[in-house]
Amino acid sequence: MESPHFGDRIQKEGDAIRKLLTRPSKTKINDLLNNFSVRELAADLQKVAPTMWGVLTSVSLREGKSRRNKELVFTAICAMLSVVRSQKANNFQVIMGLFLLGSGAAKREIAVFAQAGLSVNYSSVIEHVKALSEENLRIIQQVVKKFMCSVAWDNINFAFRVESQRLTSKDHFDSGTTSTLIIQQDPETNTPALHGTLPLNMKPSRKTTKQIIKNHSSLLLPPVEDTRRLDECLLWQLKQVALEHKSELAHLKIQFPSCPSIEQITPHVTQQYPLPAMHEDESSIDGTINVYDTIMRNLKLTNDDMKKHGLMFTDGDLLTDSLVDKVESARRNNNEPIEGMKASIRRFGLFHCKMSGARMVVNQHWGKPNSPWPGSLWWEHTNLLGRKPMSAGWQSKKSAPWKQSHELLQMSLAAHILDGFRIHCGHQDFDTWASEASMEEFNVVAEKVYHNLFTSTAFEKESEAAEPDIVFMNNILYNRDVLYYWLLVTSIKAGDIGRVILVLRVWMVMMRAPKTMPRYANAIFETLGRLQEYPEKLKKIFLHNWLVNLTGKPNGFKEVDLLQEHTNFWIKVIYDAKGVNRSWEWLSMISVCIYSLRDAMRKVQTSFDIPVYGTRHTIPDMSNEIRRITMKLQEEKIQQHVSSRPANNEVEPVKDLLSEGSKYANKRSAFSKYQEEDYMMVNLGFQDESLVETVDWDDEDEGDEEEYQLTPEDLAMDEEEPISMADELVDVAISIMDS
DNA sequence: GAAAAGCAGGATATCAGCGC
DNA sequence: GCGCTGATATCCTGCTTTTC
Repeated sequence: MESPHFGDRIQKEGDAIRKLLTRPSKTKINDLLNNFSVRELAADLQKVAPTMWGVLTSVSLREGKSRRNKELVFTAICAMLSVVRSQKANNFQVIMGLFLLGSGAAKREIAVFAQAGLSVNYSSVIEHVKALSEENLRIIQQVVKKFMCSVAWDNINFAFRVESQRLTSKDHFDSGTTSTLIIQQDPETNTPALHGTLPLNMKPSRKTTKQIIKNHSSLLLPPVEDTRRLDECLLWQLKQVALEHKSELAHLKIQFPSCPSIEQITPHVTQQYPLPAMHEDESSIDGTINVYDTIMRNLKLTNDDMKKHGLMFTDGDLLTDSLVDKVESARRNNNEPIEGMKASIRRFGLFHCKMSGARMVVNQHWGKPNSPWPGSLWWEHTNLLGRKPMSAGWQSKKSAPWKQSHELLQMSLAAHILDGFRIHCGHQDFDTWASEASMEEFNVVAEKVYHNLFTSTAFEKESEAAEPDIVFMNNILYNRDVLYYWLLVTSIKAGDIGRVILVLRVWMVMMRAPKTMPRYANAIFETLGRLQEYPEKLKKIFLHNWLVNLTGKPNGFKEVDLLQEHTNFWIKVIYDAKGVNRSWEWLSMISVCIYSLRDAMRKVQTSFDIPVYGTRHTIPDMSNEIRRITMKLQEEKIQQHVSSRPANNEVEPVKDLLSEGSKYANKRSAFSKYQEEDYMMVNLGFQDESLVETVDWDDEDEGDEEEYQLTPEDLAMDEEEPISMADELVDVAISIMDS
């Protein structure tokens, strides 16, 4: 150790460390972020500075084992030393600075870390973020010049909470819009679609205010083939749930085939780029026009560029969709691709649609709260499971929360299916049967369960019985409806857009039942109607990009609007932390970087062995809940015909959404919004009043006008997003604002 | 020796809290 | 309702350090 060359050697090593942590001038922040790895850095440091490392090891040596990961500390020490030697040898500190900013650290915290040598100075962090923002914007502008993209946008609200209200300072909302650019995949080649894939003339021109949908009957009457395939999928879904939740059937799992595929999206990693947020409220026609213009400006797209690019999908929730429709309608005589919206193809978000579907099922089958009689979702939710009260039912003013609804449906469906198997397995002891059943036996029983408990036919059969059992009938309807929902959920995850469409076709009718959700019914109808008009190629790309997949894994598909909601969530985390001085300029700068910042945060956290996913998103075991429901179902004989059941005098029969909805669909005026108006042409004299259709299917203005506000809980249902971490960040952000 | 990167400190803005 | 204070943040400027 005490050799005369020691000082020399250690100085050389110091220089080597400096080189290791220095980057060439004008290095892209993105590259720096992507190439950063503490593990690699530790290995490199040991290689170039063995003496230094040896010193550190000796200094910290003690008897017994330390729990601390020494490598991490040594790496940090070396990085701190290097920045003392040369302030530009700060690769490590820059990453840490971005991490701190992304975590919502205040200026003074960053300043402390900067002085300690763990981070760069606050002003440098800001400069780097700005550089990053510009880099990302450049990238986006290049991407949109080459690939065929879609834009998604959604409203974002910031609540400004004022602690002491004054005339000039009250709680208020600031509405803005965030948007994302998404590269579209060409299903033919399974590569990103290039410019000109869908020329502008593929979009049928619009000549009237209303979006005209031709051939209503083919939409409303699904082909027999489709009905048969939907049946197959539903039956598969029923079997799958049974296998998943009955451990005695586990031996059959290996032989169990995957769901019949209707139209599968080939797994691929979807590239997405957040665009600058804008202080522009989309929720008016003017607002939507401004939003669209701003997006185009940010993308630096001109009309000529758009002609080269071809058609561009616009994704968003129902509100966005209907607003874009109105703009399209108003500007139908303008032939420019951008101003006349000639390039945009609307696509409504399936996530919001899925949530509505869950709400529809829960509301319809919620039953009468506080009713002593068994056999409703309220009974299962509140009475059996003692879950936190939630408001549901069509009468309820508040929308049922999606996460809770979804969970309830999941548990309840499993219980109903298992109880069905118990009834129809033809064996005294269900467990024994299950552990011995062969695949053939399982299939036979599954068919019985399906046909006796899960179909409209079963419902009709019971209703025609001499003495119909209302509780049983309600139960069959519920079973049928919840199975549709669950099939949609699994199909979205699996990325089989064909199956999604099959369910949507059913929902389109169901959501048309009086007092439900006509707007979604209209949206589905209109979208499917447009789809059947589109050229084959456009239709295919439309469908195959309706879902995105961030990981490229087979079961990793999700809805585009969910993506946008996640972006909004992250923007809020990072933005809220900035406290009083937040501005929309700042926000539009930071919003382009949010995924870069998030990646930096993940990287730093994983590097330092801090689990990113918090309590690793495991779905808590629900078998106890399922067991409790099955027991009660069995006890109360809910899923069997019971003649003169006492409850039947009290329980209201649930309306059949499907047949109620069909009544509407069978009307001549069905979806008249999308029919050509031919009745104003000739006056054939006065119509006999009795012939005039009297039922007023009051369209737009009823139903759920107010939009359901997503909660962090809803977003946390997504397994890929470490929202639990974000939750902590929000807390930090709030504490900063409060302090 | 020029250009780039880093940093400190002043200028400026915003807002809550407080007293009048 | 106004003006002051204190706290916090960003922006701007000019200086220093570093690198090629």
